[in-house]
Amino acid sequence: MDLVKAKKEIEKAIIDKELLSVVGECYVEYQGRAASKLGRGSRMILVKGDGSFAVHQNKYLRPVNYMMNSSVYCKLNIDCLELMALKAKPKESLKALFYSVDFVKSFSLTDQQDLRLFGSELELQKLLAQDLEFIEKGLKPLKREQSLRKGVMDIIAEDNQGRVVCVEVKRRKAGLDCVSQLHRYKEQLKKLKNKESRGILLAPDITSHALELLHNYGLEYFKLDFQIGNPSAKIKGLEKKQTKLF
Amino acid sequence: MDLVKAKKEIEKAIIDKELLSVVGECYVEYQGRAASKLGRGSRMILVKGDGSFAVHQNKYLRPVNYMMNSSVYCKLNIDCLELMALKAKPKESLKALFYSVDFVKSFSLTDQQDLRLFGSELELQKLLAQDLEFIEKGLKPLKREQSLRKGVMDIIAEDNQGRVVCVEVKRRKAGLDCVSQLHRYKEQLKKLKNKESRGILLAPDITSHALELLHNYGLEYFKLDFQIGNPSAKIKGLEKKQTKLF
DNA sequence: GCTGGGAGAGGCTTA
DNA sequence: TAAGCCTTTCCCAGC
Repeated sequence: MDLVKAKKEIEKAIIDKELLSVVGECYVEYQGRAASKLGRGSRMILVKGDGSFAVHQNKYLRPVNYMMNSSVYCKLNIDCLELMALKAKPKESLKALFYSVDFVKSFSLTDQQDLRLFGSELELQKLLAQDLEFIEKGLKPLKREQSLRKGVMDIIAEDNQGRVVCVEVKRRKAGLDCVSQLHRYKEQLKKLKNKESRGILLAPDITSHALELLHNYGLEYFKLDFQIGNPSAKIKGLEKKQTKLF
Repeated sequence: MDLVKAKKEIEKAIIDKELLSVVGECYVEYQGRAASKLGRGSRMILVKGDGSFAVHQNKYLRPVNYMMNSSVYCKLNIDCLELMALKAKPKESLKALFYSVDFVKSFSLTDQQDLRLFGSELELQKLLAQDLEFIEKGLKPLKREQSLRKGVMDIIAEDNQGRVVCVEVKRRKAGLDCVSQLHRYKEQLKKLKNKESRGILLAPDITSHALELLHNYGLEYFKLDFQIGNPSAKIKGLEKKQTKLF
């Protein structure tokens, strides 16, 4: 395909912010937070209306090279067509040099729809906050998703001895990071309210190291058995697996 | 475009393991680790030779729906063409129902090349490990990427007073999570070696809250200003921004 | 080869 | 804009 003609089609697509697909033999170079080179080969480049730029090989879900929120330019060199994505902060550039173009086409994709995802963590939180007695008798929710100086807590509650309790909900197996997160929350809460606090982690599972760390921090873990339903998650049961250290 | 003809082209592409691009009005449904629905709209679906299946809207880098390593099937229904990706373990299904197909094309992308990446975190580590004196006089590397019971530390070193030091390198702005991570490492090291330990965070930047937490934990932060060179990364300078508490 | 586990990057959301 | 954090993740190490 003629490179001059390809350039025209590409530029029109960029101006109209259409989905652009370019297939051909190209060499790709990236400079920015890292640097990379991709030798010549046949690939598809997808450019989207919001400036997403992706180089796709015929394998893997993810593009081999990419840039988001970029400004895209097209330039004709002596022996190749240069398709380039630039970003200012941080300074990054992704250049594709096409030595031959097999295919260019742009699509006007009218699509108002957003994905509706079910069984998310937010849904779980809402369900749980409705009835914390599930976890422990006398546990009363104070505020859901209370915003503190650092981070956002899932649920804040009060137990029947008047202690303040932060509850962190995870929909997947909890790792070390989750325990550290809960620990930070608990410490904040302790300072803020100036009294003893507890931290409860609710998750379908936990890694062994995470459980050990949780012990050391004096936190509590409850196994939360839920089912991903449609349109809303359903909490199946709660199992007290490990209580506070001593 | 005729749905029957589209089906033929799609099936040929799947058998030949070519890169397949289908554009049209479709409804998408996912069931698996989570569940989602995407109402009717105009999108591009990319199917790759390795079974990667991606639904792209004209925005964002990542597909709105996807599945990797799937088996792809195509079926003609009464009013639509069904393009489906299935996986057995874990059991997942992604269905796209095309009510109209604007475009179908498959590409035979011959591409032997792999990406050559420079300036990765590993290279940074190697450079740093070669010369830790950069950070502080008398700092000697012991082991790089020492595998501990929990997590992997970037660099372990010894300072001129014989204290063991763990150095954590980050390529982007460090947040609360990085500080918690380093704190865990430091505590492990302390237990393991049974002596005083230090923790040093090297990153191009740090959030204010993270810096505060770092203080509380008695950790140290150094601003690392690195330049991505080619073919190897070069450390431009190191700025002692904040030292240990006191 | 499978799986457990840690680390990380894109994109969302709130302040 | 900045910061935190969630995820249909990804990769490595160990079995």
